[in-house]
Formats: sequence, C-alpha cells, structure tokens
Amino acid sequence: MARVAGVSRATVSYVLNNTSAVRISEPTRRRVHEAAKELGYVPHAAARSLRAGHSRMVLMPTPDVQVGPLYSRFFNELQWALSRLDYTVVQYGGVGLQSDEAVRAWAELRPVAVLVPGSGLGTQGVAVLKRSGARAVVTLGPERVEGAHALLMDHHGVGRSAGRHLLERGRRRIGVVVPDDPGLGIFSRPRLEGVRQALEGTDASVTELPLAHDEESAARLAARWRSLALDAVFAYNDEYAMLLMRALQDEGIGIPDETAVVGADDLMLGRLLRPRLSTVHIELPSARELAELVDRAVREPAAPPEAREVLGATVVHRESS
Amino acid sequence: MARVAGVSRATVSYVLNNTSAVRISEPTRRRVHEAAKELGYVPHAAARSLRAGHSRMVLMPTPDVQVGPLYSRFFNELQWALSRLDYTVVQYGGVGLQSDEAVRAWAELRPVAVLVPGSGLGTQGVAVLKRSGARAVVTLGPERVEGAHALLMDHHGVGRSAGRHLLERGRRRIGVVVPDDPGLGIFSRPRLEGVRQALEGTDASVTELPLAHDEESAARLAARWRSLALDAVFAYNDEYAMLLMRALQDEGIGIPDETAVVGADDLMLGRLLRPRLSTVHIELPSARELAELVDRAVREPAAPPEAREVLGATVVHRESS
DNA sequence: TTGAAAGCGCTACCAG
DNA sequence: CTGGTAGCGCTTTCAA
Repeated sequence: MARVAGVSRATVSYVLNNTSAVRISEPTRRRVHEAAKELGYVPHAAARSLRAGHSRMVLMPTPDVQVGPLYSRFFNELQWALSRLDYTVVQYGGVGLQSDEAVRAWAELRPVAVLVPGSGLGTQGVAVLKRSGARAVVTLGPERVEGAHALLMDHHGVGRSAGRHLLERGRRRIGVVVPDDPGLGIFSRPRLEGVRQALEGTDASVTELPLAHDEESAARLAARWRSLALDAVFAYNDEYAMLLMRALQDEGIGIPDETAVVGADDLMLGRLLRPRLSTVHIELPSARELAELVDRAVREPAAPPEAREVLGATVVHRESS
Repeated sequence: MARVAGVSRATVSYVLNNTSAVRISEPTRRRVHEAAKELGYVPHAAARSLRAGHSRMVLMPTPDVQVGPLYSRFFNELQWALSRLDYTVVQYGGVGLQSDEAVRAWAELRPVAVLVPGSGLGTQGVAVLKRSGARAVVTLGPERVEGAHALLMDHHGVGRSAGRHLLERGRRRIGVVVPDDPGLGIFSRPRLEGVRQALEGTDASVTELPLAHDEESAARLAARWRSLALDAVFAYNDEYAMLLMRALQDEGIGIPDETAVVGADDLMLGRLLRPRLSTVHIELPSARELAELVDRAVREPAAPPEAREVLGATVVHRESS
C-alpha cells in the first residue's frame, strides 16, 4: 500500500484518517487515495484497536430464548441509535456457553460497552468485563447487578395490570398461562406473581395453567376448562392468548361472557381476532435514550451506575374481557 | 500476568493454549492458571488474530428489513451449527450504510467468512472481501454473484406453488397482495411473478393488490373487493393473509366460497384462523448443511463456488382455499 | 511536509 | 522444559 503510493506507512495513515494535526499536500493525498482504491485496501480493525487500546464496539450477546417481534424491533432501533453515535454494534452468538465462559468470550473482544439481556450475568461477570476494558456494562433484565448499569425490566407490572383489569371487570377465578418453554421462565414467573399481587387481599384466586405452544396442548387445556371453573385467563402474551382463545372457542366456551381473555404485547394480531383481544401494552425503553445512556457511561466510566425501571405496562381494553 | 505467575509471556501463552508442541511442567501450569484466575486475565482476541493472520469469525450482516420468525429461527440454528464447528458468529449491524461502505466496514473486521443475506452485494463487494482475507463469501439471496458461493432463495417458486394450487381449485381471477413496505420488494416481486408464471397459457388473470400492514389499508381494500371481482387471493404471507382475511370477513365476504385465500410461511397462526389458512410451506436450507458448506469453503478457498437452490415450496391445503 | 521507529498483546521460532 | 525475541498492521511521537 505505502509502496504503491510511493509514501511511508505513516503518511497513508494520516491521509486515510484525515488527521488534522498534520497537513499533507493535495497531490500526496490523491496518490494515497488512488492507491487505496486500486488495491481495495481496507484498514485492519484489530490492528487499529490494538494500537489505540480501545474500540468503539458495543457488544450485545444474542438472547438464548426465541424473542418476539417487539424485541427485534427494539434491537434494530437501538442499533441504529448507537451507530448514529458512531458505535459499532455487534451481536455475538455465544450459544450454549456456560455463563462463565460466555463472559470470557465477550471480554476477549474488548468491547467498549456490553449490553446484556436476561439475567445470566453475575457480579463476577461484570468485574471480568470491566477489567477487560469495558467502560460500560448495562443489563437489561429483572434485577440490578453490582457495578453495572441496569435497565430494569420488571414483568411483575405486566401481571399486575392484567390482574387489576380482570378484577375491575368483575372476574374472580383467574387462570394464568405459564408457557412450558423453560427459557420463558424469566418472563412468565414474574407475570404470574404480578397477577397474584394484584389479587392480594381480595376474594379472587389464581390458577396456574401450564401450556405448550402447540394446538394439542391448548386443546387438552380447553377440554378440561369447565372443570376448572375459571371466569378469566391471563394468557402470558398475545400469541398464547390466540392459541388458547381458539381452543376455547372450538369447545364452545363464550368469550368474554363465560371466560375473559387478556394477552400481552399488543401485537397486531390481537386486533384481528374476534372478539378483539384485550392486551397489556408493553412500553420498551426508547432506543435513543438507551443509546445515550451507553454513551454517557462510556465517557464517564467512573460515574455511579444508573438503574432505571423501563417497562411500562398499560391495559388496552378491547372485546375479550 | 507473566510477572505475577513468575514466568515469561511465552510460557503463559503455551499454558493457556495447551500448546502440544511444548511440554510445560505441572507446577508451572498451575501457577499460570492461578494467576490467570486471580487477575481475571482474558486473552486479547484482536492481538491474537493479528498475530495469527486469520480469525474464526463468521460475519453475518443484519438484514435491513424486518424479518419474520422463520428467519430468526434459521439464524439461531445456523449460529449453533457454526459454533459446533468452532466458528464464532457475529451479527454486524451496518444499518444505513451504502452497500459500498458497508462492505468495507465488514472487511475491516477480517472475518474468515461472510454470509450476506439479500441482494446488496455486487461482484466488486465480493472482491473486496476476498482481498481482505475472507476465505468464503456466501450470498443468501435471489441471484448468483461472481466469485461467491450462493444459496439461491428464489421466491418465484413460492408464487408458482400458490398460483398452481389456486388454478387447481378452479379459481380464475386471482389477486396477489404486494406489501407496501419497499424492503419486502425482493420477496414480493418474485412471488408475484411466480403466480404470473403459473397462470401463463391459461385463461386466468392476475391483479396486483398493494397493501400496507395495518387495518385501515386492509379495510379499504376489502371495501372495494366485490368491484374487483376476484375469486382468489395469494396474500404474500400468513400475516398479510390474516390481516386481509379478517377485513374480508368483516365485509361479509365468504371464504373460501366467494374468495379463496392462500398465505405463505406456514406459521402457527394460520392453523388458528377460521377457516384454517391454506399456505405455502417454505423449506429453508438446513442450518447444518450451510454450516458445512461454509466450513468446506474456508478449508478449500480455491474450489469453485457452489450455487444451490435451497428454497422448497409446498402448498399446505387447509380450509381457506 | 514527510519518514523512521516504537509499541499495542500475542504466538512461533530458536537458543539456552 | 523455559525464556528471549521478532513481527502481525496500525497510529503516533519525534526528528529530519
């Protein structure tokens, strides 16, 4: 590269980085640019960050559970917001690693910030990441972790909203769908607990309803529905709600007269069901705000970690409840 | 690190990499491991790959359109299959970059292989990636690109299957939904064209139906449905099919008697609609096979690029057609 | 205005 | 069996 342009490696670096501290003559600049184009020269990110001692890489491990469209959209927006701030977002697939080795694998990449969804990260993990040079560690999950910023996504509120709504609608025997998928436990357990909280001190009762995401499982549940004597169900989310609602209707159970159904996530499909599905609308944190939080944390790594509750839960009352 | 363990940097390297060419005494190994644990030492991936001259990173740029659950699952499986082969999968968010600079940004990371979804990559791009050291470039899209392996995902077959099926069911005036979302054009145009191909030489006709993914747009289309005098519609995919089917039913249009509806993707939700949605089941390439293709290509970079048609399309006939 | 050279963290070769 | 050392590609300081 330097040879082809007939200049030194240093000069190449100056030209390609537009280093303002040094002035390079126009003809030289042109020669360098031409040589770069001709050779298809692309700088080596690893060498650069090795020399610089830091990178602008924000690492976001892929969540190990299958996430819904809500989260995908959030992630896309976040990526966009961070690239506006000149960060490079990398999603890293540490599938099947133990949390301990996963953290080490992340640390090997020396990201400037790490955004960890879920609850797998411990105090240890944060320490490893920080020592490896991460200036910001942000968890997106149910609880704070020592030393890390936290975007608290507490799903109790989702369950509480649903529970309160059903109470207000005069329901007293309330079923709560708990997906069989163990990966969804971090969401489903707090949602269930939230319904319990909403019903505390009332004469209403909660019944757990395990359910797999397939028709047979739903049909089995629907078949014994009347024996359960429930007058309402919070179906975990809109997709499970659709599944269960269909099975109930196939059994001739009237919705909402006999049983009220409430979903969560406020997906488009809820509006397309008949009766239209009542749901808990979940407000995720604004991607721009999160990006700015990351940026602040990177610039001011000594600042005390912020912890913010970011999950808004509002009931959207439609026809199924 | 080396200081704390009281050995040289080389010895540390030997121990942590289990280098078989050299034998290190057990006490030394222990000392090194202990020091590593104590310091939370994690090797520097950039330095390592700089030294080695290559990495095991497989780069997969995030597709810029919102992709469905089908694709997300495929990507997860692929990630898993590749990590079984000891590759590290990194999803890179080059949102909003021109394809030219996007390719350069990918090349900066010096991945050993690049999997590019969509159709943004040109011959130029492949050349840049190869010159930067990528031993395999694989496109997942509608057409071959010179120098790259190709997993051809030709959506014409999806439209053809739907078209043939509707013909067989005796339909002659066939509408085809074309989503307004311009990003979906690479899928929707070939699907439309496929329907046209299936109908060639018959007395059946095709009508394009632009549609946005919201209720108002669907309602507007449904309101003028009878004036279109269609007896069938291929609704692009299951989600658009659900949207349109609901609007048609709200208009009192009988499905399938008056109008047959066919979706695509074979999502769970199709089975939950009434009538149950006929759909085109799409078979994606096996993640394991793709991972093996990548691995072969990496080991044998001189081999001529493979190009394989990988999109299976089969009609699943249910009740809506 | 340009060039020479040091050094980021790591591994592979060679000498002890 | 272990340590010294060169050099991967880059940026930056210092000297010319």
